[in-house]
Amino acid sequence: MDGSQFPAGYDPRAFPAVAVTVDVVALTIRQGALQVLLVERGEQPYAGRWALPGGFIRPGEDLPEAAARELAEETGLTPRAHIEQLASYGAPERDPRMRIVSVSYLAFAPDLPDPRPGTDAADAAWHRADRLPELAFDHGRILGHGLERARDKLEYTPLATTFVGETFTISELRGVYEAVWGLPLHAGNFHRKVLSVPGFVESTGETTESGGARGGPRARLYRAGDAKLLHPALLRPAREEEVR
Amino acid sequence: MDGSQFPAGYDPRAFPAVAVTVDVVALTIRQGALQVLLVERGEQPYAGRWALPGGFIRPGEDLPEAAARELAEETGLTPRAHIEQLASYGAPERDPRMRIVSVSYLAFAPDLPDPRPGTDAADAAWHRADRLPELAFDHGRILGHGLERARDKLEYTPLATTFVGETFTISELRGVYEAVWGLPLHAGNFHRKVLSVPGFVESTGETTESGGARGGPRARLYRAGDAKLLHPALLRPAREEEVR
DNA sequence: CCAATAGTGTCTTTCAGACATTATTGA
DNA sequence: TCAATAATGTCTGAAAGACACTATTGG
Repeated sequence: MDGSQFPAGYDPRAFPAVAVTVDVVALTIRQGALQVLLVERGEQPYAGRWALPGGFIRPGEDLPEAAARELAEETGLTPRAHIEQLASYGAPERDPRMRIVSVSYLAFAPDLPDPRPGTDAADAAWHRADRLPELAFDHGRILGHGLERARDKLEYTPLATTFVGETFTISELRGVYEAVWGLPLHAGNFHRKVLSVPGFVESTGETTESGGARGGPRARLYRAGDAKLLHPALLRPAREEEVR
Repeated sequence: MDGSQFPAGYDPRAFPAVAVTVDVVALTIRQGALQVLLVERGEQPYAGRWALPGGFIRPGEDLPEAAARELAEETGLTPRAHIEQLASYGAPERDPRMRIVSVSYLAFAPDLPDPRPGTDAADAAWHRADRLPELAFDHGRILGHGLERARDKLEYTPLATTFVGETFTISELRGVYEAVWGLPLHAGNFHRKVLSVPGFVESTGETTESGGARGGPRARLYRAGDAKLLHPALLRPAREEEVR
């Protein structure tokens, strides 16, 4: 009820301060692999360990705004980056210094430039999602949730198109699915499937300048369509282990 | 990065206090309809308006713990209530008194008793989800997200079984889907479909004591199976409006 | 020419949805 | 006897997945 009435002894203004941070799981595709933006901590605790980019919310700043700002501070730009809320974490001991509640965000963007470390970090770099170092705080868990969410959203939203350029080939789009899911997909079936989903992609009428690096015909170019949901969805093969 | 280093002027301990609350969207099914637990505010702002149950997190208390406590304080019990995090809301002006970030939770439970208002609320009651009053703060939006999430989760998880008793008939289960989705479903197809999903329900071998109120054979009784995900999912009819 | 890739066609299986049918109960 | 409901059967169409095939390019 948002502090309608403060039960005796629970006026928040009398509490030890709670701080709120946003932490961003920023994903991109580089060299055909899914990569995550991490910053190296310069101070204690966890000095020298990698962590998610993030920081405290500022007065007057909404949560998504704070997430976009933190991302911009680390990467230099927030071009057509899609950003959405992930989850919040507030275990009392998750930060040894004080009570901190973190609201995490998920960001996707096409092939981003190398990050320039913000003023507060020792270093910043992209890391392959399949070869991650151990992270500070509970950031490993947060990152895990972010990857899971991204994999799910590829199934029923056109999210994959935010990982590619303005125009793209069906093969490039397939490369996104393969990188995020970590699975090889059947080229022919994928192709037919994508074109059959209304509003997923629309043809530009153009083709690539030349064929593939190792031969093959020129591919047609597409741009993202106007669909907000994929119908029918592109389901990845059922993972029996996750069902029970 | 969780306050690794505090950029000049941004030490959170120097900030005007931020308070963190949890707000709970508690759902149950009563009289065949989906209902939401609301409390009537006793104080300003929004005195007399209905709001979601919730309150400030306490020192040493994790977020889900706080949500369970708030729910228990309003309903008297948290029996087999399923509880999961929904989203967080932190717009600077969402509470006129101070900066409050709210972490919302979604709770489902079978036919719960009438709530007894907590010490801090004027009243507490179940409200039909299809006839809601205007709510305090941004709680209308939070509640909307909660309902949306519940409708989605019925599709691919066995969540519906948390709305019924230990054992139940297929018709009762269908009643849950119809109440949450607000749609009539085809009895025969639903029946066959539910039994075809591995691990969704398992037979008890028993039947109801008597037939339906208006006649009909005795129905077989089932209990929840061990599936965590429904495969294949029970998709509700595609809503074209939501696709674009 | 050969290997690689783009794009299409075909077949099988699975599943959703419409509908019919049988059996069992209460009123 | 009649109406309502449980449970099952049948049919059609959509879609996924396996696989084959053609066409076009680079080397």
